[in-house]
Amino acid sequence: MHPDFLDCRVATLLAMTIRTVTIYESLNRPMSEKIRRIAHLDMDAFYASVELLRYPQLSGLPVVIGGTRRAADALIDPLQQEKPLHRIALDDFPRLKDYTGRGVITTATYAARQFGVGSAMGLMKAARLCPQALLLPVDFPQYRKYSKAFKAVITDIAPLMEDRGIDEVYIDFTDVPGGQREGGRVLARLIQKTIFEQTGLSCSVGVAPNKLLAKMASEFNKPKGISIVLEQDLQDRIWPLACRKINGIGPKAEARLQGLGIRTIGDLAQKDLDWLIDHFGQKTGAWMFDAARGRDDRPLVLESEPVSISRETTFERDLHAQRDRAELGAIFTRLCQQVADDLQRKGYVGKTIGIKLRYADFKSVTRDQTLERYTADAKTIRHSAGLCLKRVPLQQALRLLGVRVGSLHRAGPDLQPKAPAPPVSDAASATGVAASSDQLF
DNA sequence: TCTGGGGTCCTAGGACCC
DNA sequence: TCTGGGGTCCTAGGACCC
Repeated sequence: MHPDFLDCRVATLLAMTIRTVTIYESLNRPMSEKIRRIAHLDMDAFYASVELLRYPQLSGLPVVIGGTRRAADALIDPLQQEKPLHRIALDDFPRLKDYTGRGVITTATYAARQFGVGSAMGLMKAARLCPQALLLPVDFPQYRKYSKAFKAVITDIAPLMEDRGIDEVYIDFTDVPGGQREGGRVLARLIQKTIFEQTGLSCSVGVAPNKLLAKMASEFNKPKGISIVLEQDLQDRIWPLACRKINGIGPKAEARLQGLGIRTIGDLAQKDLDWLIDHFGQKTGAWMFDAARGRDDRPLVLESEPVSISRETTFERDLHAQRDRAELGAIFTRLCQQVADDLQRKGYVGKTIGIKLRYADFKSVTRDQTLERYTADAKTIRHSAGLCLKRVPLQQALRLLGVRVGSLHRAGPDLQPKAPAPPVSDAASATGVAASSDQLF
């Protein structure tokens, strides 16, 4: 008998034994010994993958998805002329070099990334780096459809899911059958496989004792990866990572940390609590201290209500408050109408009306105003937003205008005017009428 | 040829009330 | 009259995330 063959048999036997022991242990582990297992699932190149299902002929090519609706509409034309989508010839797809406008890249395929283009880069800049790249407009309704589909697959298997946006979720594996086996790998594999069967899309999963670590773990093996992180993996697998890998540490915090000589999570873990609080404040300092040690006891948020609803738009060219008054006014009214429509469609009313504008130099300001009554009415929003606009300097040219409604409340048949203890303002008492009628009813 | 759009949460100061 | 909390709401800006 060939020795390699023997090795192979021994190895198989050993693997089977280990597996049997693992299964035996998980079957016989009492409920109280269950370990908290939280998964983070992240779709692989979500938008691009959805587009490739539609246009398989683009597979392997440099493709960029992005641009503003307006500018992209002009380019989508060639895509509508023909027969089945998968038969559209490559020459009929719009090219990045033909784009003019202020859009940014939302997603780029790996082939496109080779040229140095990537998310958030301006399309005009990207066009210089990779003019031949194909450009597809962003199609949110389509992505939302796929988003719903993959989330439905998950909740069918594991009901405790936290929605983290269009392509990400957290899942509580702790009490789901298979959720404890191999640290969660068995369940992760089942979910991955079922999502692929049902949608044709792939995803990566990280399973860990909490959300913080699960989020980092899901990035370890992209694409189509599964990573299992246990408490004891902290020093080997988490500490070598850059602090920026912690969800919540962005570019600013990273720069400050680097200024203090802290690059990795391990560096961060060397600092004591008082030092971190001195430098970053009570709350952030204490949070960083825990995060560096892999501690995170946040529960999954299974349902939530929106806090605000807004619409904003960047103009194709900068506009002046006086010179482009008519155009700005029309855009402003349209934004208010859109926000009102969104509120009504989703069944909310709001009390705080706000505007946002961004000047040509990219500096932004906001103004808001809280009304005495909840509203979802376009005219009311337009009036209040108009008052906000008057409180803002308008000498400089504008590049963006936005309208926001906050302090939301679910719209019901009779809770509409549920203003909390309408304050009797000086103006109201001076006129007398408003105050007395409020008291009468 | 710079730099989208839709969100959440935190901070910090001031008003106002107890 | 002076002094001092705490709590809540409102507003503006900013960091961060998807």
